[in-house]
Amino acid sequence: MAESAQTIHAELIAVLVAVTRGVPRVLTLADGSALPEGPLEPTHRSLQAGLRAWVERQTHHPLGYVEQLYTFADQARSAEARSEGRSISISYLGLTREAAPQGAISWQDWYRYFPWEDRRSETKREPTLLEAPIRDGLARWQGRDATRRMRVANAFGLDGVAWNEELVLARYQLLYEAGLVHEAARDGRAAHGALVSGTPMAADHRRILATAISRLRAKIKYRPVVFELLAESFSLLDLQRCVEALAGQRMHKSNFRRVMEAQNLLEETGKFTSGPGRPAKLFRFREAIRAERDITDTRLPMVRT
Amino acid sequence: MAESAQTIHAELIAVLVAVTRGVPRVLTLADGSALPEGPLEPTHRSLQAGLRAWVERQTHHPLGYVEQLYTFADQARSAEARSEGRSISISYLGLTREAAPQGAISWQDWYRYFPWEDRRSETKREPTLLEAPIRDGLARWQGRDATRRMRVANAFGLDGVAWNEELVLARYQLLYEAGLVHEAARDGRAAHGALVSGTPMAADHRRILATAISRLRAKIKYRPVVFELLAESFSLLDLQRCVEALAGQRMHKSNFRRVMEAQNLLEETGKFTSGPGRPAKLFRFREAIRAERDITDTRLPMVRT
DNA sequence: TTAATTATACTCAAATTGAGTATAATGGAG
DNA sequence: CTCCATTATACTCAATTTGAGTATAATTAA
Repeated sequence: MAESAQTIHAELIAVLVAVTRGVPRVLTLADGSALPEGPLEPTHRSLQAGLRAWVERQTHHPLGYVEQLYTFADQARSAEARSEGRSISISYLGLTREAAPQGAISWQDWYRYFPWEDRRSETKREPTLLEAPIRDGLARWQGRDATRRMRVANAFGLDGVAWNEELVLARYQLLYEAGLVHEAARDGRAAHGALVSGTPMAADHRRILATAISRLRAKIKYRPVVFELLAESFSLLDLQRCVEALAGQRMHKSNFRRVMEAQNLLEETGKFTSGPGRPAKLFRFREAIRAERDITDTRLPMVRT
Repeated sequence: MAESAQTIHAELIAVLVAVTRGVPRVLTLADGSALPEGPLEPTHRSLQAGLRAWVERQTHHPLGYVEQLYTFADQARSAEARSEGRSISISYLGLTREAAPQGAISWQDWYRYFPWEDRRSETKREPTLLEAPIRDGLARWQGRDATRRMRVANAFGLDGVAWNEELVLARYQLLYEAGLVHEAARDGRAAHGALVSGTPMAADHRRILATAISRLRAKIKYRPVVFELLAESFSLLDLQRCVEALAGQRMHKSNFRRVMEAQNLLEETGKFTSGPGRPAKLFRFREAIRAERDITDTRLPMVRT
């Protein structure tokens, strides 16, 4: 590569996730239309440190788990970027607990942006149906193209393929390519039908959010990170509801329990819940697990429908 | 985040991998002591496009699969960076086939940098032993610290924990923290014993390589990316050897075969190998799989020892 | 022709997974 | 106080997947 100096502007962009009463939420600006972002400051020792400091200043809440998502640098990303030189955006996923939002910041149900990703209401006799704009729009877009047909079938679980909850980004990407989401129309793509439901976001923020959800859905299956989203002590059902909220799928209760017990991640607090029904044991995550969270494996049993 | 303009320099850094005759290789500069890197040029439309163009110009070989690894921006990353403003490095993993290197470029066996990661010679009666500097150095470093002991046991498969081939980065990181690799000494860390064997690299290149290996070892289990490393047609044993080279572990032959056949990723070419022993059927990856490579799942059976 | 070598086809037991039933312990309605 | 709705927890069982190994087939080289 030839040597070439150029001014580059670097931004951090954060997807902060919390789960409150069964709803997975994401921190947003401007009435839910954008993710929080800001320039990388010279005082920051590292990217991660910069993000942590900034988030904690904004939300007054500690940031548990942080993971880098993706770095974007497309030249056409925004008009200003083009005129004043390249801009690099480094996106992060952060897990936290919901705190009272300040100013223009608000927590939004992430399924507001991806209604088709929430399949928790599915039952055996009533399999989830994709809404008409998705079905028809994709059908029109794929036409007789074998590769497109296969991409659609795999991403959306059609033609005998099972639904894979991790393919959030692949699904959004397809809807974008088919011109079925608002952002595609905004970016001047030909539409193949009516727009699907789901709130759009500024720039490529909805794509970044899709990336974050994909990553998190994959992560919870093999790394114990959920506890960053839960209270200090919780029942097994609390834990299951939290995982289901993230995965967008219901799980089999006794099997979930069996797996969690086999993994030895939890310890009993000795206390119990109260409320309707038999009281449930309260658990906490073992201290060693918190320290070891990058190494230990976790698994989750899904329900196959 | 407060507004603050500053000059930032962005670099791309590539981990290019090929597998030749059972040896996983990585493209290096300067006699194997550094990974190829170069500044991001203004002409590049996107990061990925920039990397592709640059690599193909250097190696005269098409770059099959490309995946972003990680973006680093630690201020202390190098002395020049500190003096002339912040530098951001965006690292990539690329899969290709080995071509004749030009100039200062050379292909190196990646186990040269991580000898402890190659366990292919292990047999049931002769489990792999960690070399003395690793065992003793880590033992000295962990002392009686419970968290350290657990990290070591999990990462290196001690105390009844199984070896997990994906933890390449965690292992390198531990050796670095314990002051047992050359880079740690260079960065002024206290040593806890003799240095372990394995060639050091410039700056944090060995860490980046460890990240790449971790990612690739995880990836081959659920995404059909290996074919980017293989010739157009290959026998099942070729495929198995390639996967084993990456994973650093031997696999069970008939089970490997069973899994590969069940996944329907391959199709017979109708041709056969010649050479010693019974001729093997030659396969190729199904065309649809190449198109679908980001979506379909793959699984691999390992040998448990 | 035989031995060495590699491929391929089966078999079998152990472990894991998906799904469901039975029983226990609460609070609230009557 | 009793019954019922509700939730927790403990088991059971079959299907599938996985780990490991054996038997047989088709080559080349000696």
